[in-house]
Amino acid sequence: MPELPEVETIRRGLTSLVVGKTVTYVTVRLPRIIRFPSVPEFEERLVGRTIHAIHRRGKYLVFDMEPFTMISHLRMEGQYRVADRDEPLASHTHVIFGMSDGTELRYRDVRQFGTMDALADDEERPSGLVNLGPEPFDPVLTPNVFYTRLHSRSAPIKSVLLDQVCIAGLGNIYVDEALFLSGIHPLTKASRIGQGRCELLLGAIRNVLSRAIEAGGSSVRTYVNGYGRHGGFQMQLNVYARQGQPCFVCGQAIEKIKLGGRGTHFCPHCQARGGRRRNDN
DNA sequence: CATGGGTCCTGAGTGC
DNA sequence: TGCACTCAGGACCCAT
Repeated sequence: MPELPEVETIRRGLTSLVVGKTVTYVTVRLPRIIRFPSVPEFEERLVGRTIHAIHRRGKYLVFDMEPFTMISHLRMEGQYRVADRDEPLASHTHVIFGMSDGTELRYRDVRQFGTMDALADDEERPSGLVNLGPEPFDPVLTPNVFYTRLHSRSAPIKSVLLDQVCIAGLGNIYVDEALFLSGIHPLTKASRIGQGRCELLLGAIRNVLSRAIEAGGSSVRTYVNGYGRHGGFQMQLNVYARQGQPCFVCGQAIEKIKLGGRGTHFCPHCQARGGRRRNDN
């Protein structure tokens, strides 16, 4: 489940691996991956283009292939790998970009949830990208701005943080981790969180994301970066997938509940409902 | 408009 | 051993 740290790690790897290379052919083996335009037009638009840069916005990879932009979302299990043309295809390889140097950029996605769009400058971005909230590290996202964004929402804080319109890039793992670090129960209504705790929460989000990027992301299920390597941050997770195991801070068993259809992990002591701080005893 | 539930998909895991 | 079933979840769609 690539979230911001995983997508950023992939972006950095792919930047070294394919920026400056020119696409000589595109093969789409699973049409459903391509959202816009049609598959033939997608292929036609990108052949002959050079990958000038790869950016990230939220969990989207944005390939600058002037005069087109290729926008790729990995969803649950999308992976990019660079391989020599004559290497056998891994299973579930759905899109192949042939490169001028004899290599291929290959997109693999067991769950088939990922999407790609090839857009001209004047074409509308996918709605998910247009409506994306601020980047977690953007300086315009001050504690006060963050507080205002949360204060208008009555849903549980976990659901609001997963909403990419509120803040971009967070997924199930890092939301649970950030809420643990800030001592907030995931069911707490977003509007009930005061300014001080919002500032704490924003700090926790930035802290966990930056440490995860430094560790190359978390490999909880199937995530690998552009070099096929696993991340290391799963070793530092405090609550995610640790249900039944003792909290590293207080020793109580981590609980798992279902919230909005998502597995939600928290420490019932450090994240007590009603806002007790994690260091209170 | 905000919210919550269903949907897509396949492989791993579980229980009988 | 085999089979049916459940689970994993990001973004989108839709009903309320």
